[in-house]
Amino acid sequence: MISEQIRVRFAPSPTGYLHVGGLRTALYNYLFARQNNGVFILRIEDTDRSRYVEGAVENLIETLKWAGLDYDEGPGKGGEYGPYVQSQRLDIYRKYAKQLVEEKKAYYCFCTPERLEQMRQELEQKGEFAKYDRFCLNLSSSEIEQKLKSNTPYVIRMKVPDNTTIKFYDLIRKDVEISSQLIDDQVLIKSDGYPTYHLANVVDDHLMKVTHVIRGEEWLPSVPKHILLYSYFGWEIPALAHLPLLLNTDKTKLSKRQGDVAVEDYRAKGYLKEGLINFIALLGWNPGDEREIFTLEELIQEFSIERVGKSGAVFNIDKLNWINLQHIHKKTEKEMLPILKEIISRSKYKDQLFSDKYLEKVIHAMRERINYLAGILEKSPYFFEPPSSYDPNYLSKHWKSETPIWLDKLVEAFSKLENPVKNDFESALNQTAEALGVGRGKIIHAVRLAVSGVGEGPGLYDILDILGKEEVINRIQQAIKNIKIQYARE
RNA sequence: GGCGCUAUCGUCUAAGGGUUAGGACACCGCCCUCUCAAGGCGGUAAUACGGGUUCGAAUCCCGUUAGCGCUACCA
Repeated sequence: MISEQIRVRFAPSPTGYLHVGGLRTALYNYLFARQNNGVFILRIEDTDRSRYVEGAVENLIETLKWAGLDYDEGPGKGGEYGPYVQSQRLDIYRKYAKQLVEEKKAYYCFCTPERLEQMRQELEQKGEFAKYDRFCLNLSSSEIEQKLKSNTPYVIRMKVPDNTTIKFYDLIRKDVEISSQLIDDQVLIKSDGYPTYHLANVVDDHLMKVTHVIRGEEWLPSVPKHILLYSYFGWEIPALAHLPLLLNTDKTKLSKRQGDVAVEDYRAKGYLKEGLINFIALLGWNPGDEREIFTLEELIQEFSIERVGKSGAVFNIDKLNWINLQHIHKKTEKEMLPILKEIISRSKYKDQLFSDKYLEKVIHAMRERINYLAGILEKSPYFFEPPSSYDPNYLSKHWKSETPIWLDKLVEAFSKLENPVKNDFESALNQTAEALGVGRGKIIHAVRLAVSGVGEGPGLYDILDILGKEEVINRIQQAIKNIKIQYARE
């Protein structure tokens, strides 16, 4: 016997950008599919028209593509079980809802939102669970027909049995049981004709032959509704796995306000997809040994649902930074060049021209000093424009009254160099220091300040080599002038 | 409020009856060094609380507490 092919899906709703929590859900689904030679489906759950955001689907697909999580079936890709956008499947949901109504497993409800609101308030005041009171459960068929004919707005609700306990097994949480007493007669079809998540999800998972439902923990409490639906339809229930939540530093559910949650924001900062994926994979899963750095391929090999944890994980940016650096270590300058160029094209330096060779040298000099590519612009703007100010602390420590005299000598020495490279700058500086009878360290710090304006960064000779003779001399002369002015003001 | 899920260093986690409770990030110190990083070495730091079961509990059971999730014609 050949066992059934594994099919999983990532089913986001297009409400804007892809959330990092969503990326993790997508990743785990992807890993599970790939390691089992299964199928990874992308399904768009756009059944809430009020929350629909223009362009969100394209954005979602683009971001998934960037992350390297390519899907086998879905919008723009096709597949046997499409369409993969729920708003294009309305007839299907209506058909199944009708079927349930005919079998008395669901019923029309004509209650107005106002009545429901009032009912809830009353129940809440009495301290009772605010559950639909089944006002419309026993309407006569003639009543129903009449209301339907007069176009009274309606929803279709599923009928939930009164007193059963629903037990199910979750791959991550093991045995869970919930009493049906607490389950409301869930709306399946809304008055606008669109299905709710619960109906659409169950119908689609069945029709698309999904074998494993891997999704966020926030869905755990509604599993009984889904199980009821599966049994009403007489369908097999897929395996379930509810992933722990991603949290803010203060342990609340990960949200905007407390930092970036959109995958595209990390991308824009120049985090490597390898770094983000690696970090996110480790939020709730570990290989069982002490390895931490993984490529996507390695994750496919190593991942297992059994090793996914149960408790929420804080999204810790420090760890992301470290993991991303580990992946920067593995990249060549050439590989990172397009990312840097992209960042520059969105920066204030976008109109300046920098050669690929120049930028590769900058990456080489900065790669150990950053955690993401945009860090190059943040930490070493001096590779893109002359310093506009000089760090006061560094200045007071390393800029003495004799400094301008030494630097004049140095400029003189540098001027004589022809097409100097790193070593030429170094020996010229050494010779000048010796001739002056000054420790070379003193000159080095002053030059660093003059050319970069700050007291940190790559080795000085690397900076000089990148900037080139003309620029170096200009900046030193500029600094002598500017810093004199600064002194004069004080 | 009700229901559910969860609980090991600050954070991510390992250990699933017997370990000095391990690793990683962060933090601190030292080395390296023209600065800042990177790298190397070392250090501080945890089983939420209370009861059981057991020769022995982070681990099994019960309770408490806390956090989070759900309780919509949102997903």
